[in-house]
Amino acid sequence: MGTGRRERLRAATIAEITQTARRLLVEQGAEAVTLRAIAREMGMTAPALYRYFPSHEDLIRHLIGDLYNDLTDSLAARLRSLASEGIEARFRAAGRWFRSWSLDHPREYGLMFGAPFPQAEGAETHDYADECGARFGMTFMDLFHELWEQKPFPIVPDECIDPGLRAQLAEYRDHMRIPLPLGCLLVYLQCWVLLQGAVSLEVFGHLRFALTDAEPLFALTLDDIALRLGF
Amino acid sequence: MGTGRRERLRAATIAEITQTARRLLVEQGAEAVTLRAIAREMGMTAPALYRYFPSHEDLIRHLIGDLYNDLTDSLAARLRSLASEGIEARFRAAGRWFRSWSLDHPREYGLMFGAPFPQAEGAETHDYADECGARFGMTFMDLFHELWEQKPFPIVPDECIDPGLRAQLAEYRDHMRIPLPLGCLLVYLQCWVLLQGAVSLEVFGHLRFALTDAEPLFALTLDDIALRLGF
DNA sequence: AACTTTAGTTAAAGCCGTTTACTTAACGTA
DNA sequence: TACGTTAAGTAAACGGCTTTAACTAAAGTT
Repeated sequence: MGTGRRERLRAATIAEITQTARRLLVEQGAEAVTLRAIAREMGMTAPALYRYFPSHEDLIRHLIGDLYNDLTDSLAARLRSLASEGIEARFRAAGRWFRSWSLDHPREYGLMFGAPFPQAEGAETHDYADECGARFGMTFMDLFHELWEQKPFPIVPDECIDPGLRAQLAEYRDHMRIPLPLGCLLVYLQCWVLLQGAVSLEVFGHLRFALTDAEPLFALTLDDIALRLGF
Repeated sequence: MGTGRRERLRAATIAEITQTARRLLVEQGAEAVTLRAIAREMGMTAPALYRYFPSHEDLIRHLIGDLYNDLTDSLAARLRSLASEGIEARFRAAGRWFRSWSLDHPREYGLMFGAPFPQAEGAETHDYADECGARFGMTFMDLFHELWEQKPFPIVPDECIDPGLRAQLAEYRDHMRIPLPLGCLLVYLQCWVLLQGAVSLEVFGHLRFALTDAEPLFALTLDDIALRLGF
């Protein structure tokens, strides 16, 4: 049907596709992010998207990667805007910012930090989303690094760490080339579990059985983290 | 096709349906739990299931409720088997047991504690799954209650709790008829966030960027909880 | 025996991911 | 400039999904 013949001036781009997917995600939820819906929004047909992604799942994984990048860039920008503040203030701000972003983007958060897509168990496939996720983690790690150099917090010596855990931490440190003591990485992980655990429960509504507004509880969580960091 | 006409000896039951759904969940993952698959497994056709549930989502919610009940009953049984132990030992055992159950049942866990189904935001509908979830929470609360009576742990007085949080805790206490001080409920929530946050991150694979076996880290989380409870 | 209820059926509409085969514009090059 | 190739789409179809509607046979009731 050559009636409204398509202007072949410009092809679609991967960025346009993921942006459209994200808009659908935000406006209508995860199950609305279908190939047909994305294509419809872009004035195309679903099979055309196979020129850009080998499957629906790959597209979603790429979207997750983009979401991580957005998160990383937003955090970096926020931290730059606070460059004049002390490291402790910036650290607390980063925690509060992560919670705010998550509550403001619940559907994005669900896709990134909810149960993984096909419950990928032993899937060793390190894909784009994993890379971007690692980059996001590193942004937090950099903040940690700076904190450690400016105001070292109490850590346990390597010998006091459970051997199994110690080996894993050493592996992680070497793999990521992080020039920090193992006890420092351990505190990093503990803080991250505290922070993301609290945020996940709140965003996913698993605190609503008791609280309608978990902000004051989160403030206490931040205090916990601060305590551990010797603030 | 009335050839193999259905023996109308016995009708299906809701329990059989959710059991079949659970088997599919465990064996093939959440997206395999379709009405057609459930019906197929039971030797029926999909529309027949509408005699028992108004929609696929309601069936899933009912399944989630059953999973909560299973969790609750398992925990109660485990606690009974430890009745001779001291309260502190039972408390730690309960935490370890929750992690073990979750790691042994990752797909069930994902359904119960992952991102909610349609990102139900202001949905005030208190359904079967919510009820069963509350019952599960109460089992942990009972343990907490016992601990408080046998070995009271340090809490902050009501006046020192953030007013907004205090009001919510009071509402929760009155609604659930929990005869404990607000500071006690606060510690309960903090411990629950610590526990479930750590387990969620591990089950969903969000610690794999650093650890392949998070058990030693979880042991430290339990130590944190124990510290807060004055063990 | 006649009627109602129960517990299923089939058929169909409208989604979905994915594959296949086809079209056509644009590009490189002899 | 003509021709082969590639890029980027289309349409049609398959099988699977939820859900609705109309129908039917068995079981229970009066």
